[in-house]
Order: sequence, then structure tokens, then C-alpha cells
Amino acid sequence: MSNSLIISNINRHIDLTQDETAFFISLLDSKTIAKREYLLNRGAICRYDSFITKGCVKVCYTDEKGNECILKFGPEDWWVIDIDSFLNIKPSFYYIQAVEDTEVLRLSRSNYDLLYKAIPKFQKFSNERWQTGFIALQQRIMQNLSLTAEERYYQFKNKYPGLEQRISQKLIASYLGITPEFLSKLRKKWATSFS
Amino acid sequence: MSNSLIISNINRHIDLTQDETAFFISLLDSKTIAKREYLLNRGAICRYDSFITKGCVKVCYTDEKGNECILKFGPEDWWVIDIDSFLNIKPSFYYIQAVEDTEVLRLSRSNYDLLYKAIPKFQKFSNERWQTGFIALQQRIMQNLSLTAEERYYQFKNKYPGLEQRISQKLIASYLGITPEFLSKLRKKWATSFS
DNA sequence: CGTCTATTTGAATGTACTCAAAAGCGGTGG
DNA sequence: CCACCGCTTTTGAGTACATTCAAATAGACG
Repeated sequence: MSNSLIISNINRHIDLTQDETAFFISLLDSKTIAKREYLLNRGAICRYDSFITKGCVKVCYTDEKGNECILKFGPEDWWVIDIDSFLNIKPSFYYIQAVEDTEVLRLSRSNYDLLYKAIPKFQKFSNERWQTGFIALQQRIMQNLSLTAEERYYQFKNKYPGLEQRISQKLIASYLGITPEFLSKLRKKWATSFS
Repeated sequence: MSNSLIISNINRHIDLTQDETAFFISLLDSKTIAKREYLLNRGAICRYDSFITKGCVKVCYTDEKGNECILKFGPEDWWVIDIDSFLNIKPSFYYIQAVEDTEVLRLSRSNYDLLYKAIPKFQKFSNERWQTGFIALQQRIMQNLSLTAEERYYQFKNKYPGLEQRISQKLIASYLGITPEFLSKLRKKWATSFS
């Protein structure tokens, strides 16, 4: 059934009884968003913690030069949120937009509070999630400091297996911090070097 | 007295009674490390959460090309730790080295556990600290994606006010992800553009 | 089918690096 | 206290990585 993905995601961190699982599931609401629709508009309050069950979203902002920069992708089995906006109930700096037709399971802020109160061990899940996220961000900073665009592309493929075949080159370029033209030239170079 | 800095650091997040403050202080031990000495060696277990009261340290790693990359600085009023090593008791990927004669207050892993058990509201401090850190890392990723070295230098000055006058240019370059030669040339350019 | 966006390609440019050499500076030992 | 050593900083020339702009082509979608 459609909840197995999120349950196994949680189970990688904590063990839940059947009742707890059922309670958790009862707190979720599901939503379908079409490609190009927004899960979160820039400047809105992020009211949900969203788990992607199908499709893919991008978490982005627009820099001073007008370029769209992609902070992360959210394909299946990923959580997406603007944590600053969600926890501190302030306007989001990021926006979250579907890059494919997408299905999400969402936990509202009030159900989030309910959940952590009712099942304290979710705190462990949350801590591990933020800790893992923190470490991943550190790694990405290191990659941006040390690696060339070509090397960062391989890190991207490693982090999001198969995603490079699903989304446009322009989006990958925005994630890597390079121009789509340059990524096109890199790909051409790779193609010709194997002929 | 020498503990006022760490107390005001904590007080920015949670209110402690006098007894709680005294208990917290009793769990700390202080340490002096000379310039160039290590607070944490690469590959060792990070056994302390360290608060800098004087001086400055750098949190670094060495990349595949042999360059030292600086993930963050720890001047006065900053906490430094390899969180992955500390919490999961595994060999650290980073090393932490003094760039000035430095004084730290340290909380061992066992006292850390004691503290959080005895004064649960420290959990709030911890959560806010990681949340703030997470947001700061996101911002640094964005800066690396969107900004030139010159612009990143201004962000660095903003994040660590006055530090650029205390540490070597080489260290700043390692933090910015550029070569010291290039930073030297940027500085020359700035100097001449105001003459 | 037409429109809009993404991709490719090329030429010119800018940003940042490498390598090498010289100059500056700080610490240490005699 | 000075001379020397090692490390940092400066400077220059040549190069590599990545961008900009523009135009042509290809794809996607209504």
C-alpha cells in the first residue's frame, strides 16, 4: 500500500508498534501536485513537513543576480521542508516546486507537535534526521570547496541515483552551481571521450 | 570571571537557575592549547564538545588533492565539535587545530549525557543550536553556489567580524575555497581601486 | 501546428589556478 | 641581539575552468 515507503523510512531509525504506526499514519494527509505547481511558495509559512512518495520536487531560491539556485531535490523517499520557516513560523526564504507530477504525505505543524508529544521516540527519529542532514550539508560544502563541476556532477549522481535521467539538464546545472551551457559542453566532452 | 562568556552563550537560548548554572559549570573542564596544537586529531574519536573562550581554532580536513580545506573557524564564543564522531563514537573525519593560543571549556561525552538527563531544557539549547547551524550551512552552500570569491570574502568578514585581521591570509583562502595567491591578488585590486 | 522552453554550439571573455621566483616576516638558536 | 630558517605573501606569466552572449536546433505541450 501507499504508506509502506514512509513506514520503512521511519523504521530505518526507530521501531514502532502497530498502534504507533497506525497513529502516525492517521496524522498524515496526502496531496497530489502537478508538475510546476508549488508545494511551498517563497515568503509563505511552511506549514508542513512533507515526505515524497512519487515524483520529485526542487527546493530553491532566486539569488540577487536572478538565477534560480537549487538547494536540494526531493525525489521519492525524501523529506522536504523549510525548517526555519516551519519551526519558527516565519516567511520562507525557499520555495518548493514540483518538477514531475508528485505525490506527498504531509504532517502539519500541529500534528507534528502532537506526534512528538504522543510518541517521544520520534524525537530520536528527528534528531537522527537532522544530524544526518547536517553531516550531508557539511559534505556538500566540502565538495563545493574542493571539487570541479565535473567532480560535483558525479557526487550528484551518487546522491540521487538515476535522477539525472529524469530531470532537465538545466535543473542539474542549477544544483551544481554552473550554467546549463557549460553542463552541455561537459556532457559532449564525456560522450566524445568514449567514442 | 572566565565563565561568563559560556553562560551568556547558553542564556541566549534557555534560562537557567543559579543551581543549574553551577551544575553546568561543574561539568566543564578547561584546557589551554598552544598555537598549532590539536584539539582533535583526524581519525581520533571526538570526546568533547568544546566552547572557545579565548583564541581561535580551525576545523579542517585534507582533500584528495592534498589541500587543507577549512570548514569553519572557532573564535571566542563559538562551539566546535565533530558531531558525527562525538555522537556516533567513530573516528573523526575532521581535525581541529589552534591557530592562536587558545582556551576552551569542554564538556565530555559522559557529562554531556549527564547534563541532558539532569536538565532536560538543555535539549532546547541543543535543538536550537543544531537548527541554527543547519540554517547557517544551507546559507554557506547558497553562497558557494551563487557568489564569486570576492563576494564570499565579504560574507566571511560578516560572519567572523575582525577575524580577518587576526589570522593569515592562507587560512582565509582555505575557508573561501580559493588559493592564497588569488586572495593576495584580490586584496591588491581592492587596495588600488581606492587610491 | 505553433509557441515556448531546453539544448547545443561557437566565439569572446572573465574568474581562478599553477608554477615559479622574489620579497617579507616571525620565531629560534647561537 | 642578530642571523638564519621556514613559512607567508606578493608578483608575473601562462593556463584551465567556467561564463556570457548569440544564434541555431530540438523537444515538449497545449
